[in-house]
Amino acid sequence: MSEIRVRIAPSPTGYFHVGTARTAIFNYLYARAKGGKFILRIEDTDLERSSQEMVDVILDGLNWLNVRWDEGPYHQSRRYDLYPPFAEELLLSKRAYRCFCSPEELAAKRDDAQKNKQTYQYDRSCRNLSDEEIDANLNQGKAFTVRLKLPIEGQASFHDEVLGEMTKAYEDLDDFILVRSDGRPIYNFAVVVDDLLMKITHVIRGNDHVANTFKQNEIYDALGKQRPVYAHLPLLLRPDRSKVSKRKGDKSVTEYRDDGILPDALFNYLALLGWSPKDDREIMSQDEMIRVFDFKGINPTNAIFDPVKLSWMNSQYIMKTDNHSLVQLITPFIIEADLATKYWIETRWQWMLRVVEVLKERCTTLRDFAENGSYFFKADFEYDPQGVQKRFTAEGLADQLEQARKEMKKYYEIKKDIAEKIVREKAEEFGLKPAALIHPIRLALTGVTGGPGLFDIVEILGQPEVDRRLSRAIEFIRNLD
RNA sequence: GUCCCUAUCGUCCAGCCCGGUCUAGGACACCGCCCUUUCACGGCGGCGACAGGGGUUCAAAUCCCCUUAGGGACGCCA
Repeated sequence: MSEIRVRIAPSPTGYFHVGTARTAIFNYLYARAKGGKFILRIEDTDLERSSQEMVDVILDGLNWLNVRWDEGPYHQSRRYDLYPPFAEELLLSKRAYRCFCSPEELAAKRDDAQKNKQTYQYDRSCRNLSDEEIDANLNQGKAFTVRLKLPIEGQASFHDEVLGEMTKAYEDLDDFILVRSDGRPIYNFAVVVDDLLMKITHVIRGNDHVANTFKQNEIYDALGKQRPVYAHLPLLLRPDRSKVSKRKGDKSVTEYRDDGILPDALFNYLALLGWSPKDDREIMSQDEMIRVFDFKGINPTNAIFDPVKLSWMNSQYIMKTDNHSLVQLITPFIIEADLATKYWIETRWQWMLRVVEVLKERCTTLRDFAENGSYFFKADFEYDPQGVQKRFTAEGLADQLEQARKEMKKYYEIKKDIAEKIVREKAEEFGLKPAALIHPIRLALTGVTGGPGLFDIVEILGQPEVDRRLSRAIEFIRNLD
């Protein structure tokens, strides 16, 4: 068998759709699994909507996801002169014909059909024009489109690797347009020519394209070319079961990135939406997936995109990520939250490693590090009101904290075991359970009631800072009533 | 409206092709317990589905038909 070649052909809309990302992932996985090539082609014939920035959104997104293409990006807009010869060929072989119907005429017929609740189909009025009629029209300078001549009866069919055998009666298909009156190709025609020229062997795309597939097959046949293998992927749906879309506010790949989702987590999640390795594995590396990826594992049913499960998967990836990488990854978020500067972080790298270590199993996204761990960077936080009620109101607490503070101040550096020893001894001295001291101290140090183990926090914050924060809290408590 | 496709826990996925091993398995979410200084993590357990109806068969989640529901496609858009 010759080399397997697959492609994605996104149109640059300035928004990198998660569905596009998943299609890319499936193509990529298939190419890698079978030793083939993955080609990127930009479908930018809609000129008003295409700019380099919009193309970059897609390129950046793919790169970020670690989905690497082997060829391209090709730009359809730069390939205009490639299509006419194919149209000529079809005209010459009589597999296509010129249609002189005006857009207005056709629109009127369509409206008419709609009014009478009839299904609209082109009436093929130009299909059997005589050579004389055609010449006459041409001499008059009448504009024409090129339509493909389809069988009137019988069945069109193809095999789909996901959906199985697909059939459609020819009476439900009409002589669709291949070339506009201005000479530019229509999508279906351009796709076939491009795929032919790029020697695409397998077309893996969303199942919203199955109707196009019937048409495209007719073009392959008319051209006398071999059709590719098809695999139509299930679609991604929203929780209300409609298709995910920008208009409804669904998040793009770019937004997930900006929210602190890791690329490997999104890749993993998307790959498993509609595909299964057939065992119970969920967290899988790219290599693992490549090893077992096959069309057999693709489920034909549309799937709902569940951001909650994505979050879970992301937290799994965060826990697996080494601390050094994590510090690098969270740096932009720390800066964005105005907690520290890049320089500040870089000069405190060892310290950052410890912060990340105690936070990582409590964070779902990279952004969470900045949100849940802000007290590591800022001391002027407010105390959580509910926490105050619960943890700052015990009788004699301020004095007890003051004693603990003094004890800690004896140390230039407080390691966690020393901190723990002090707190537990003080608690015993006061006839309290350790928790009665631990919780107020945590609130004093962080402003919140949850988080990493208190003694870790003490060690990371360091003695002078702990002292300052305890003093501040003691004063706060004394002013409570 | 017409055509195409799909149909297993709330959600994702396994089982279906090659009927019996399915009192239907895993994951997310949810609930409970354990671990524990809190929050998490982790562990254990619970809740929870074969859309409905007909066939075929000794036997159907698995095969066939109908109904219903959902999705998609119906442009001189891509």
